[in-house]
Amino acid sequence: MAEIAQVIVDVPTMQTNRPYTYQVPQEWQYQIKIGMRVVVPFGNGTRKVEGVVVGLDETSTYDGQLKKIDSLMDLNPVLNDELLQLSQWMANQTFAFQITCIHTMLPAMLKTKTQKYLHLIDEVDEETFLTQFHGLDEIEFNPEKLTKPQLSQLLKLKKQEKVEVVYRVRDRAKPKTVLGISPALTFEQYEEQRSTLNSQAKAQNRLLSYLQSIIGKTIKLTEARQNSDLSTAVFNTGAKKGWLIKKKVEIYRTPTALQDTAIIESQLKLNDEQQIAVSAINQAVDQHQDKTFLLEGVTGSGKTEVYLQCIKRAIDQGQTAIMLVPEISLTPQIVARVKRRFGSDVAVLHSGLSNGEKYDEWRRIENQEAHVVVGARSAIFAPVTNLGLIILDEEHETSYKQDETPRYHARDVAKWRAKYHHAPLVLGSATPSLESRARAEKKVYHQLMLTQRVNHHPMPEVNVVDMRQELRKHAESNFSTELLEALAQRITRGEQSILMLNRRGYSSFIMCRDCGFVLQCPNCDISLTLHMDTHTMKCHYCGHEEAIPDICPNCHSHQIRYYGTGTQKVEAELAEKLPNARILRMDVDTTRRKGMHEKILRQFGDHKADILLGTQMIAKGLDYPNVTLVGVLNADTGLGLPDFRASEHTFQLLTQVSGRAGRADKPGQVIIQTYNPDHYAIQLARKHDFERFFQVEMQIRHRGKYPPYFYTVQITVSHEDEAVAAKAIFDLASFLNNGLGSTCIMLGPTPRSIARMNRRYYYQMVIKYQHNDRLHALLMQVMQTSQKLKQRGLQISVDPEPQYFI
DNA sequence: AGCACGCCGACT
DNA sequence: GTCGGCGTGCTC
Repeated sequence: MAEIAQVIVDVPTMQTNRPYTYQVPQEWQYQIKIGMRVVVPFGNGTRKVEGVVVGLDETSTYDGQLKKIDSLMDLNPVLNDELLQLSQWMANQTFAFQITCIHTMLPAMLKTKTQKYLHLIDEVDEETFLTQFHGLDEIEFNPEKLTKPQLSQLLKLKKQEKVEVVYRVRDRAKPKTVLGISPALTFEQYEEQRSTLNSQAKAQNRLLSYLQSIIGKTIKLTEARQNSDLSTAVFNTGAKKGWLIKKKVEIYRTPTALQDTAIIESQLKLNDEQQIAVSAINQAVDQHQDKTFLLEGVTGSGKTEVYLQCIKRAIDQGQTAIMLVPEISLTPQIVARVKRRFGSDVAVLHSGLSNGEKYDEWRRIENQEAHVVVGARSAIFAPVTNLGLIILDEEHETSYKQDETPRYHARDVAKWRAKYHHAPLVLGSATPSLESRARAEKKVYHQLMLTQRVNHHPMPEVNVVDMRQELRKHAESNFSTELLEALAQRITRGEQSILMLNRRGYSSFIMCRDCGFVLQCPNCDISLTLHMDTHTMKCHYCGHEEAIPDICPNCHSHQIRYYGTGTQKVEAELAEKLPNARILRMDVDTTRRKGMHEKILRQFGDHKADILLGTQMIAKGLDYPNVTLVGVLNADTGLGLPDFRASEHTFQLLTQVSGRAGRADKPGQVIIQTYNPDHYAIQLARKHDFERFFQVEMQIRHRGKYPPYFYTVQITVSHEDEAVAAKAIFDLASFLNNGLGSTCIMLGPTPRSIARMNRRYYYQMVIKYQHNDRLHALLMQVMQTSQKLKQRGLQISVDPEPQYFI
């Protein structure tokens, strides 16, 4: 029995980021459990908010009048003890509110909406009743939507106590139901009914037999119709006669594409290196060790098979496993492969699912109907119990870090959960992050190497083309002679090619060739991007849209043109240079619609096109045996960025895209076009030499005092008034400087490279440190004080280990 | 966040 | 005088 509950309320502020004590009403004292959502009154008025129970007691230490919990929202807890502890750790780690962390851990469907209503409790004049209340005694109360006079009139009524404000916390989590039937009589009663039947009523007779066979069960109507071969009409008659009861049956919204679960594929044979890896991981699974493995394997070395066999080991021992995959490579191929291995024991969580489908997959995990979870970043919060293994594929991917609050890194959460469950964690990649690779060097992680490609195919030959030379040879073009010839050759041979353009959109910006004017966003300090599909100029940051100018707004010249290259422009040039090539284009524009991504890939897989042209999204996880050529049109984009990870990202991208060539019995070729042919990231990617790249890059990081030698934290401040933002960040810098002493290195403060966004000015600073016991507390203090400043329109955010520094 | 309280300008 | 503007502070 629990009379007192500790509740974290859904009010995301620093001051309310702690449990509040509530009295549990008599009727709930036995039902209430830690981890349930509740509705509680909060504040002076009659306001009601959602809360999560984080503790239960018999007595309270709070000396004040306790309020009562309004109602319970769940029959069973939505968070177990582990996940509650995790939310607390995460809040502390990422400088976020615990309630925000809790909400990111739960499916969106469990996020409630509070709605205010105005309820009439006294007579009002006829006109108000009709115009404001539309003749009803209750209306939704949304002050935003009302005009000033309307609002003041309603507030006046409230003061006169003629209306009251009612709060409703609405839960959207509704399991989907279908119609089901359930027998209403006993076996003997059905026999009795049978005797009253006309001998002509064959269908009804069969219905009686069928009902007798399912006594005590509830069957979905669709299923019952199939099993009995009777029509809905017959069941309706049965219902009328009182033979059966119609009921709602809860079902899961299983995405249709994933329903094929029939074939269970057997395990593949492992080579020696794979065997060593599997044995090492399995041993840790068997012994419940929270070891972290770094599985470093070149593309095509069979990492996935290692994952699957280790997952099987955990499952066979009655445990569960989570496998994280970057969203972009969560392709139907990967999902199908896991499904073929584990059948319906797999739950898949990815962004393609609707909220309802995600909620249902989540419930299948919660109900322990699925023991293997495959998904993108947030799948790390899957409510599995008895976790035996966590896999993080492509562990270097930046998408594992959430770029909004809570700014957690799935890798860190995985480590936490692995430790909690005494389960091993496997980080897999062909090009590990320097952080992880350095830890393997220091024996913090266990390094496992896969150097052989499964089918002994050689790594593709990589040619680097110097575009500066090309530019001198012929007119400006996106294609070098070498690449064009190679493409033409594949077409005659009936082979396929992949072309990657390292950027998005049609072309980056519009510029006047006479005066140099560049069309910019009125809200942000950024040039507008030309979108040929909508024939507009768009801002990629705030979404601002305007018409394409045909005369320069500055000098009225007609020489205003687009600059730069986009996939559409490349596609046009390619069509001109290789008129008989069939080209498929894949970028944000062609894949915006749901399912288009898969459709394009399927078309390419069916050899409906010779060339797949796309942006970064084609670099990952695609595996087509007929692709023998991969071209990178512009390898440099990104190298020039003022970000210490620029080389790392370029190396990773080039390695990854190279891996797409020549996986089958045909040797592959890669052509990289660049203006920086001698850059070490490009040269070492050409040689497939990650280890050397690691050594070189580590020296640079050491010299520059960057991760993994130093930890980093970024602090960003923004305000509508540039001077206010600037003053705030300099105040902050001196505050931190005083508190930290000389063990930290401070970069900045500086304006952010896109200094203005959505009419706000941004300033940032980065702190680099190795050990500092005061920094965390100081930053917490910053978050506390930022609360007050927030009311003056100032926003402060703290981002531990930021992924991008620009 | 959202609500109440509280202290200043411009209206019935 | 009062209504209503928004700055400040608190929520078990």
